Formats: sequence, C-alpha cells, structure tokens
Amino acid sequence: METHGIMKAFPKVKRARSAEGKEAPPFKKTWTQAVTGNVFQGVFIHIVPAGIGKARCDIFHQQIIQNGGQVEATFSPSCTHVVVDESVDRERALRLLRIEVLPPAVELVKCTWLSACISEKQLQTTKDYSLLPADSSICSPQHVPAEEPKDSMLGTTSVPEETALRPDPKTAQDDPAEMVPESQDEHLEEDDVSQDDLDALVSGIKPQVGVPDEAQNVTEKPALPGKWVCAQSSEAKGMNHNKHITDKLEQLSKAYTHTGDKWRALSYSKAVNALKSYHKPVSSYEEAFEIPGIGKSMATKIVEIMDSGHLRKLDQFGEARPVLEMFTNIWGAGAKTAQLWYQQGFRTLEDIRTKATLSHTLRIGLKHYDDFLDRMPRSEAAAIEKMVREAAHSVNAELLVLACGSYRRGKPTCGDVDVLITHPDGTSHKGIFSKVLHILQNSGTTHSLYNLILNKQKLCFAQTSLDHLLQTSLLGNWGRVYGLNHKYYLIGFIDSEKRYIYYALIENNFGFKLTCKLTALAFFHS
DNA sequence: ATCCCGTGGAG
DNA sequence: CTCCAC
DNA sequence: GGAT
Repeated sequence: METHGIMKAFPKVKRARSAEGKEAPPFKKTWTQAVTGNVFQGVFIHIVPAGIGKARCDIFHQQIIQNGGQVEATFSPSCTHVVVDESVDRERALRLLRIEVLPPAVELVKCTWLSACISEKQLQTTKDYSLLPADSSICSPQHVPAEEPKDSMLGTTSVPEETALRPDPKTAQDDPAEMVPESQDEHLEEDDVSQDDLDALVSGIKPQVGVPDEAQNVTEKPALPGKWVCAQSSEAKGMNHNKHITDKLEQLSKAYTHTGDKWRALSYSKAVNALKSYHKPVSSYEEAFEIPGIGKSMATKIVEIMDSGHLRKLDQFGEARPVLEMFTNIWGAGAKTAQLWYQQGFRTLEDIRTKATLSHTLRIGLKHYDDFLDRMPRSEAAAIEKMVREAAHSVNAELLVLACGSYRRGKPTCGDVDVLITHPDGTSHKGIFSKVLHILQNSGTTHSLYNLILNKQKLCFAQTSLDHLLQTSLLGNWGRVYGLNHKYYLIGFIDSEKRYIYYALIENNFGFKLTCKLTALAFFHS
C-alpha cells in the first residue's frame, strides 16, 4: 500500500481581491429608503442600459425603488420585466442580455412603459410596450410573487411543465428557465417536493447499480430518466455544425494549455464551445464575430480554417506540440514541467523515465501513463461509486452519495469519477471527506483516481466559477447546450435546511458567492 | 488596463 | 511562503 | 484571446 498523494492543483493566482469593503453604493438592496409608492410592488426590473444613457438609467432606477419595485443589476429569470431603450429591438435586447431566448415569464418592454407607469402612478399593461418574439406569442405576464427571496438567487421561476428534452431544434437554444427541472407547479417550497426530489435525483443518477453488463445496446434511453439537466445524456446535445473548425481550434487551445498560456487557452475553449453549440455552420467573418466569445482574432482564424481547411498558427508550435502534449498527459506534470523537460532536450517518455529527475508523484504518473489516459467503462465507474458510497455509509448511513460528471451524463466511458457527498441536514457530512479517504485507502482498492466533491452548508457544488464547472465534470453537458458565453447558467444545489434541490440561475463570474468548496483528487496505489 | 479558478499538497 | 497541477 |  503505497497509497496516497492527495493532489490538487491550479496555477497560482492569489490576487489581492480589492477589499469589498466598499459600502453601500448609491442604493442597492437598501430599498428600505423612502418608498413613496407601491406601483412596482413585487416587480423585478432589469434595465438594459444600452441606448438609455446613464443619467436616465439612474432616474429609472431611483423611481422604481421609490415605488416599491426592485431593480436587478443583472438579468436573471427572477426578473419580471426587462426594460430596453426604444431603439432596441428584441433581437438586440437578447444579444445584449447574452441569452438566446427570454424566459416566457419575463416581459421585455420599452422604457416608455416605465415612464407611463411612473407618470400614471399605476402599473401599466405592457401590451403597448412589449417587444414580442418574432413568431409565437409570448406567455402572459405572470409576475413572480415577491415572496422575499431571502436567498434572492433562487429563481423559483415556475416553469412550463414537461421539460424533459428539447426535441425541437427549431430555436436551437432554449431558455434556461425552461430547463428548470421539476414542474412542481411553482411549489418548490412544499415539503412534499423535498424527498421526491432527492429520490429522483438519486435514481436519476444511478440507472442501475453495478451490474456490469446490462443492456449493451443503449438505443433506448441510456438511463437518466431524470429531468435534471445535468443528468441528461451528453448525446442530447445538438449536433456540432462546425466540427472542422472546432477541431482545429481545440488543438490550438490544447497547444496553448501545454505551453502555459492559460488564458489564451481559455478563450479558445470558450470559442470552441460557442461554435459547437451554434445552430448552423458558420459561413462568414461577420457571422463568427457576432457570436459572443468570438472576437476579431478568433473570427479571422475561423475564416482561415473555412477557406483553407487549416490553421497555420498550429504549425508554429512545430514538433514541440505533440511532445508537450505527451508530457502533460503524465499525471502530475503540467505545462511547466513539460516545458522544462522539452527544453532539457527530452522528447520521449523513455527520455523522461531514464533522464529526468522525478518526484514521487511523477514517478507514479509515469508508471501508470496509460492507465490515467484510459477511460473506464461505466460499470467500473459504477463500482467506484458504490465503493465510495459504502465507505461513506459506514460512517453515516444517511449520507447522500452520488456520482456526477461524465458518469451521470451517461457517457459510455468515464475518465474519472466525480462523487458528490452530502447530507440532507446540511451539516452531517462535515469531516466526511478525510474519513472516506482513509477508509478507501485502507480498503486497498486498486482503483486509481477519485474526485470527491463534498458539500458544506448549502451548496453541493464547488466554489468555483461556472465557467470552470462547465469546463470540468459536473456541468459539462450544459456547456454544450448553452455555450460558455451566456452570462447566466443553470445550476442545481441542495438547500441544506429545506432539503430541496433547487435549480437556480447564477451569474457567471461570481455574481454571488458559492459558499464553499472542497474538491480533491486522491491517488491510490497498492 | 485588468480580469478571466480556488484549493490542497509539495518543496 | 511560493510554486504547481487538478 | 475576449470582455469590460
């Protein structure tokens, strides 16, 4: 049992986060100030500043607050109204909002509506001010009750029932809110939902236990009867209409990753994701440029690939590219190490084995080079999940243990197993991580890699940006569905106190803070 | 001009 | 503490 | 490299 090496990693960052001690900007959540009217009682308005101008924006803002309404600094499905300048049409509005479609419950209105409401001192019908979708009519208003969203982030947006899969590719993308699982007639609040949700989550996640060989033909629903988005099979994603392009860009993204240009690599992967989820083949510079996440430089490269079928930039890495990739495929070696080796003249794994000075971790990584590269069949992932579950249950039988990531998404093979461990009471899972780890170590497992994610307090998912989650395991599928460039994403979590599974739309890049994170990779070797 | 992953382990 | 990788 |  030469176990261990609990590894974790990420490039240094340590940024001096500007002390957010900045107090109360102008008015914020402090709508406790002189509310002189209730015209906008229970109304959540997001103002799209474009074209309106800051001054007028501020006035609107102030008026709304004073009349009992709330202004959402950023768009979210919990908004009841989105206000845009008169010069802005629906298309542009959606572009500005960085969304494909507006949740049916959200009204898109011209700013004259605001003016009318204010001058009439009464909430006006949006009929004359609404920017309706081009084709179908929009649903009736349906204001979200202001039921003091003490968590404010919970888009308890009620949802049109039956949200399973989107068979209709017509509008390619769907409104995130429509993806909110659980039709639960807007009663995510009732107790009856709770246990059902948990059960459904569990069952949705685990088609069948262990049972190594079951229906090999996955023709039918490969399991995942779940309504939860992250339980949807990755196959549900739309076709990639730009594969010839994304293939090249993906290579470039990798190349940059391997050379340590992290941010540039990130940009490329964002662009790739955007292209993959684009509803049609891109056919021009302008069209590419329109896509969020694709800028001038990216569009130029896309055109080059379109025209020549190749990307010269790739060649500039020369022979280093495949070599660096090979090196970074060693578990424990990243860009830095790979480059160091390369510059030391190493070109093959044999060079590494014989000439390089290897740390303990790297020796293991090299020894199991293929093992780490290989993906395991679902059955093995299931076995691992079971093993982790048993280990956890031996500590506390009430723990909820779920394998997420690629396994949950129904992939035929898994590169790793992401296990989420939590407890409905929101606290009893504390300290479980190390205990489970020790149990697994002592059990002498021969399995290789685990990625455990525990929840502490409220959120099941890691404290990390949604972008990152999308890029990694938990929500990978969503990245396909929505692309990486929308400002909001859907995420699910368990409210520890109410024991519900919520799906909320969260602002990207820390629109609000996820409370806690605990991830770790543990390597076991016997 | 600045941000875009936080986190645990190893050294 | 800094560096590193997931 | 993209977005603010």
